[in-house]
Amino acid sequence: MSSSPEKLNVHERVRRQHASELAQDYVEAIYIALEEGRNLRVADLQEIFGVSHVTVIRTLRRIEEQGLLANAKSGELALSPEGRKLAKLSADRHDLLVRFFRALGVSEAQADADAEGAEHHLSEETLGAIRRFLEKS
Amino acid sequence: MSSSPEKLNVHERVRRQHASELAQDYVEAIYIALEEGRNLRVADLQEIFGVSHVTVIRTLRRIEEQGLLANAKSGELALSPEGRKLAKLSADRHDLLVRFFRALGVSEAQADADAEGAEHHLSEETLGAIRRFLEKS
DNA sequence: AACCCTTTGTAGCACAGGCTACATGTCGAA
DNA sequence: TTCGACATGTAGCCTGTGCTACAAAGGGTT
Ligand SMILES: [Mn+2]
Ligand SMILES: [Mn+2]
Ligand SMILES: [Mn+2]
Ligand SMILES: [Mn+2]
Repeated sequence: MSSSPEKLNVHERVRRQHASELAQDYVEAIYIALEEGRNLRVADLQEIFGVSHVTVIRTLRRIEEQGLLANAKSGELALSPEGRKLAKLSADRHDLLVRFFRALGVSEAQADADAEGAEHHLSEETLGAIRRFLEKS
Repeated sequence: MSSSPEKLNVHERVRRQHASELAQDYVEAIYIALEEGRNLRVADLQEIFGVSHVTVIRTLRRIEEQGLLANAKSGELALSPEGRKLAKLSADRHDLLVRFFRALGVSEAQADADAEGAEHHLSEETLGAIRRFLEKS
């Protein structure tokens, strides 16, 4: 029996969500920059995430090992197909949450800040409920 | 000027939330057990969080160093006043989120699971908006 | 008393993700 | 072409949070 995905404890699920969080936020940041025609460097990510450039470099290496980056011209960052897919999903979720909080009356800046953390913790079921709420509101 | 709390970058704020997350979840678990008359042991926390007993012991030591535990009879766990205060706040936030997700049509189990992660990332502004939503719904 | 089982604690390891200090690379101005 | 500034990379440290393997403590049963 049970081809089920291991039936995780609630807290184990949260830990797993945290383990994939940085990768999602990085590819999302890269994706958005590329969409806007900017092509960003280590220094930009350092600014965005508020960490040292060393931390950025090492994190990039990890997500590269996960197959999320494509090798572009030296000094440039590019996403692999999987990276782009993950980035789109992440960006969509982020936007959905911001719109949701805005609809509840939260200010733009705070909606964005809260979405940044919460976006990694919501199930498809809850995201679906949020979409329905936004449609009929 | 500026007695302000440092004006954190969005991602720095998320990192800070994560740093206090375990402590909140632990005191919440202890609090709830004590409320219900059970007094729980290391083995129970091991079960609740899905980690080894070693990890539980070390985490308990850290949150004790943060002044959240009171020393009770050997082998028993008790909360300091600050620990109890934090636990109440955490439990209330958790309940609020569960009720919120339920109101949106999410199942009990999923609402609880999603709340476990998201509860650490919402500002007072957003929590206020959620309370207002629940009142007038 | 001796033994076993459960619980708790210790020793020591791994990895993620922070950091500073220093080294190297690149590139435009002088 | 040399120099200086800024960007990138490396070495090596720390803490939090996970683990396994082993040690000690406590109670029952015989
Ligand atoms: Mn995020
Ligand atoms: Mn989180
Ligand atoms: Mn939680
Ligand atoms: Mn909780």
